[in-house]
Amino acid sequence: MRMSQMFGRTLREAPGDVELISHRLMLRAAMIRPLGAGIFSLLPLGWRVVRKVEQIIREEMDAIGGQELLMPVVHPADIWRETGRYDQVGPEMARFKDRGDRDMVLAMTHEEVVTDLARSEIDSYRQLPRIVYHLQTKFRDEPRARGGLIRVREFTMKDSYSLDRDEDGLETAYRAHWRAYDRIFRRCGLRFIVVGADVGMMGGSESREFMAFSPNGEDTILICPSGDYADNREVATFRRDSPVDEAPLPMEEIETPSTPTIESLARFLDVPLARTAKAVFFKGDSGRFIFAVIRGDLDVNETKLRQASGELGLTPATAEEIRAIGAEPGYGSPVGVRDAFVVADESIRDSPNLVAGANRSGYHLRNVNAGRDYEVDTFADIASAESGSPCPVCGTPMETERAIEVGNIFKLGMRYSAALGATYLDAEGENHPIVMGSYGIGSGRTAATVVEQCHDEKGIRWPITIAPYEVSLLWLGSADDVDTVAAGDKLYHELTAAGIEVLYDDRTDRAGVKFNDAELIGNPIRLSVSSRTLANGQAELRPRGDSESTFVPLDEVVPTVQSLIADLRKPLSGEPVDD
RNA sequence: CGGGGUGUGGCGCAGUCGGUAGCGCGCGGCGUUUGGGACGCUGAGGUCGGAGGUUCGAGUCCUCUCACCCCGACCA
Repeated sequence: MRMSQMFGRTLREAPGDVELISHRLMLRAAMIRPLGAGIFSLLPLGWRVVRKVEQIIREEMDAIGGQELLMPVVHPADIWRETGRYDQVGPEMARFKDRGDRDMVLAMTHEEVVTDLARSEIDSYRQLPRIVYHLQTKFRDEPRARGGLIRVREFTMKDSYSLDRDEDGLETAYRAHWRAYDRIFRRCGLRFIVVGADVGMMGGSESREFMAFSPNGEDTILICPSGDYADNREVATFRRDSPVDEAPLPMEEIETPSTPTIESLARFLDVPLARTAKAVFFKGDSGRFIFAVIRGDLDVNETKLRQASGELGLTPATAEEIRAIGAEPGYGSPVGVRDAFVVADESIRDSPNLVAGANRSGYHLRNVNAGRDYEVDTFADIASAESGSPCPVCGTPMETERAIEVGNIFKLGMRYSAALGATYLDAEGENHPIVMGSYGIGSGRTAATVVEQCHDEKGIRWPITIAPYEVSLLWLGSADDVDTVAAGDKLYHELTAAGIEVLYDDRTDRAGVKFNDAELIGNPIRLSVSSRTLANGQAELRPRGDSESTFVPLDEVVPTVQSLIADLRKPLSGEPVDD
């Protein structure tokens, strides 16, 4: 590609309010342009990157027996009504009516459609297992789009679906996807970890997330330094303290003026946080009041609380709602409250004689014991693991890392096949729902995440596997210097003829402009020719990010570049590499 | 949806007390320059996000509204 002909130009400055590095760099490098909030066009350079990511995905999906197909973006609402999600899913699903006044939706995922296909195409166990996938547009009207391609409303996702006879088959497909995803993200040059995660709206029995490390990540993961545990914070557990062995003492009310927080209370009474009980109040989507109780040194994890309470969503309760059940903000405890669903963390069961609120401003209760002084509707693990929490496997203090979720794998089971009647006949002639799995990768997000991990102060440093071009070729000097321009053109043709992808900066700009753009765009190899290099019959070769150049005789440029490309590709083959 | 912020030429910004819009980059032309974002001359380009209001007069003040960005509850 000749840069003089390229559509889209680089920007010296990004819009001032752009925060994320991948957003800035992709904007500046002429890869993406915004159309609306969370809606982007991909310019030719960015589209090449995304297509390469998608090609890697295709190769790895095909390698595990995936068959590519294409399902529609616009769905009749009826198919979503059949699984109940038409009403379950909130405003993040775009809905509209067609000219016949029929309800339609924009696809935010494709479980319904693939299951509909399965029920019409599959009748017999002989037709199982199958894996199908597609790369298709999804629209999710996110409450808040942010960060360029990291979190958008319209995006392309590779989603695949496994169809199996039974749980064993699902396990095999799930493992195959796990391995394929490992290879995909390694080939893209990402540093990532696989963690356990919440199953969320998909509903299923098991889920893993592929998390790429990034300080700008929206997720927090807990990692045991000894390597035997890693989970998303939303589900992470930790080794609990042993139960306190102490006989229950009589409960007594004490005056504790101006102690609305656990810290102020512990300081006032000079007791450890772990000897207090903390109350956290939520209103569930079902309308119930959810009263969470946890030891004062721990924090409530909302995802876990949602699971434990069976609510689809939780919002913090207002002061009026808290008083309505007989509690007092800042001095709350479950003692004497009404019309609330009380969820207590395991730490409460294991800790007798805690200090808890008296539901009266300025007062607390000493020696409060769950079960004796108040009823608990359910005990559960609702505690949030934090940096330093002991690993649930080995007890080593865990570390936290921020990460971006680039892929996930789900065991769906029979939820969709049962709802839509996608069944098969087994060898005995009996009907069974197909056992399904669902697996997703955001291709644009993956590309942007690579930028988050691979950049320097000059610009992007693409791994060669997904760089827009393998080589940036520039001639330096004056356009009047016909020898230099001719040498550039000749190299461009030779490299291209050898099957090498070249972005040729044939513009009449000065050297500084060309160097800066080459570094911004971030192709892994830079080749330049000028009257100086030509005087020795050479071209200058410089891998992106290196501070040293090598000079290569003109007739050796093609083989030299070919071998360098091969070297750069080696660690990105998809096989595990030692760090 | 709650909180915060910003809307002025393609991009980045300035615009004081309300007085009829400016700077840098970029873009066109001419000339000089040519290995780390050149320089001179010259030119094009703006209903100041939109609507309403106050005023002799509004980019500036008021009301409403829209868009975008950032922080929180959701997800590839």
